[in-house]
Amino acid sequence: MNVTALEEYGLRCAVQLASLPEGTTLSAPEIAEREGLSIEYVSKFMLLLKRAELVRTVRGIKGGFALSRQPAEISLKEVLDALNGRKKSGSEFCKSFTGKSDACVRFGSCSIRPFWDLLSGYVEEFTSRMTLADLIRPEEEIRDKTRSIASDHVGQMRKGELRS
Amino acid sequence: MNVTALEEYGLRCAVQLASLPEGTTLSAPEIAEREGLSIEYVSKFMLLLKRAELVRTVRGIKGGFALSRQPAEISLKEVLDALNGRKKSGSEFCKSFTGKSDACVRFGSCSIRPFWDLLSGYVEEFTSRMTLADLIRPEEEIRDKTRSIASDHVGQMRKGELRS
DNA sequence: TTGAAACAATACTTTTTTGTACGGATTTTA
DNA sequence: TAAAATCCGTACAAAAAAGTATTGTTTCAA
Repeated sequence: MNVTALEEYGLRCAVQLASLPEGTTLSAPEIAEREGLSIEYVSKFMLLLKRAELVRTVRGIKGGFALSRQPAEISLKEVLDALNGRKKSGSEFCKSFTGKSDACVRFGSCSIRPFWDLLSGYVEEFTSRMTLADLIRPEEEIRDKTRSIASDHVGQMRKGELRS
Repeated sequence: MNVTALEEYGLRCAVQLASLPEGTTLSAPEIAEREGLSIEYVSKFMLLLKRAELVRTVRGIKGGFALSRQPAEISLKEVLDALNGRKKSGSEFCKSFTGKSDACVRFGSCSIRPFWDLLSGYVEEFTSRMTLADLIRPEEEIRDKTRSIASDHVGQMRKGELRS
């Protein structure tokens, strides 16, 4: 379970836009400069974000990019989904097989799928509730939040729901 | 954030071994048959699991594979780590950059890293507590468990730790 | 002892992901 | 109107992941 390059870099670019003053735009060269990426690569991300209608563009000289909505109204899930094209989540794992079989061998009785389902379900839930606005606060602030959430959750698990 | 093919298929093969009667082994051709994978591909996974000492092997005719410990003593994290070689977790994201810069541009003040840290931290926590024994129960049973864990966690998030 | 069936290991091919290059379209400004 | 700076889009190259092929070693059993 890895974070893809598109997710990582694309999210960074989106966060750059989130910290932008209202009404202003940021050009691809500027974003590239700030993030230490090539202009062409940044353009690729921004095109994806634009097609998902998360970003609006201004063409021509003095043009650039801006978020099409308020940072607090854009969830990280929306951003990540836009960058990933279409990630296979939930029960789409069942379509993964190789030549020999026509369908997943485990059809009917599968304990692995619910496991992946929970994990990806959690990721979706979490990224749905986090917004770009959350990512432009100072590091310590967000770190405290995430830490407390994590410990709460671990506490729930320790209560014995899992191992039993 | 995607599940890799190695994780998916390798875990399936490990589960096949987990449901094996004590003292018996399962050969690569047999595993391949049961999972609908090629023998060569299965061999690749098993080699990784063997090198991580999660699996013991018997060579020669009538040989095969078996778990080197009890299913309940092998966490899914161990299995997934063995299959992934070395996945970049936690703050290793900071080492991801391209040509222009020598280090992550965001060094010192980064709100994205804590976000990824929490997410991957959760995944690690969860996969550490799940074992192969959990994956050989009937589907409904594990589904109920995972569902309740997830709802507990969402409840915690709803309490307002995240959005503030 | 010899052949068959299995693991062991590495090399190879194919596919996907990652990242770059380049030509065209749009808008501002001089 | 023309040049400059920008977005737009696709095509291309490089790297990594996925999956296959092959050769060698071990063990059992006839």
